[in-house]
Amino acid sequence: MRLVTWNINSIRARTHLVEDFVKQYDPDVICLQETKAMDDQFPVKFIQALGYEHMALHGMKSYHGVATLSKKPFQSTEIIDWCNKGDARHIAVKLAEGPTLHNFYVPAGGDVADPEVNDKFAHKIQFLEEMTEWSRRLSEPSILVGDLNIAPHEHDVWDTKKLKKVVSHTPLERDMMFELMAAHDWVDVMRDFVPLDEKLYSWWSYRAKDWSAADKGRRLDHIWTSPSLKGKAKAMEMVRAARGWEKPSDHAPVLVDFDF
DNA sequence: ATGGTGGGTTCCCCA
Repeated sequence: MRLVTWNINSIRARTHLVEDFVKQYDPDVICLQETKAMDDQFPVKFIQALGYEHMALHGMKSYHGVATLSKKPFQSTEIIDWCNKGDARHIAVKLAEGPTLHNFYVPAGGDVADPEVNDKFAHKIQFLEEMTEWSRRLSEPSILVGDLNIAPHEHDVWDTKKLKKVVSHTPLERDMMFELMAAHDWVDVMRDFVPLDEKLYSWWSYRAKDWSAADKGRRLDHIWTSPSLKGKAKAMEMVRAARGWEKPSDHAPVLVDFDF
């Protein structure tokens, strides 16, 4: 099974990217975040024409939104309302005779890394706490993917010292992500393929003059599995080229091939 | 210390 996770930054503005990606990589399952479309605005016919008959959509007006698209039917679909806010940051599907696939869009957290003065950062902290408790109770084999908005390791960012106070790489967020991973013994699939002393990013700001030359990236997107699926990932590719396509998302897609 | 770009419920919010 070939799976891709991609923060698409508006599905309606970037159907061309999905089409180009499918032509080149032909994934079986596509997990999108920041779709920014209500379910009745989602380009269902366009996606079906690309070969993805089965869709689990959880959108809302203007912001957030996740979607999981598949060539094969799902056994079931589940939505969790994290932090009781009624936003659209998670959808889970049970894959036919396979694991459950959780597609997440974790809050970005705003600019100031202090929950006392920044409600968005407080929301991010609460979201991570809820994910950690949920991970402790999770028993079935699962895949967890998405834009988790944290770059946990030193070489998940272009300069760990310069980003020490920048939301996404603060010590608190990094520690919370490690605690979250320990809560289910989540396997960091991307880092199983790229050693910790090598730079690995999945996001580059739109604001850089030349994003690729500057290369001030961060690894905000992740692919994790339950420990029982360790070794089932046979290949991984962070498709950096897609960040340079026409009208790109600021995130690159991350691809993984599973041995099932 | 500041501003840079891009999407959407567009003259403001969110990333």
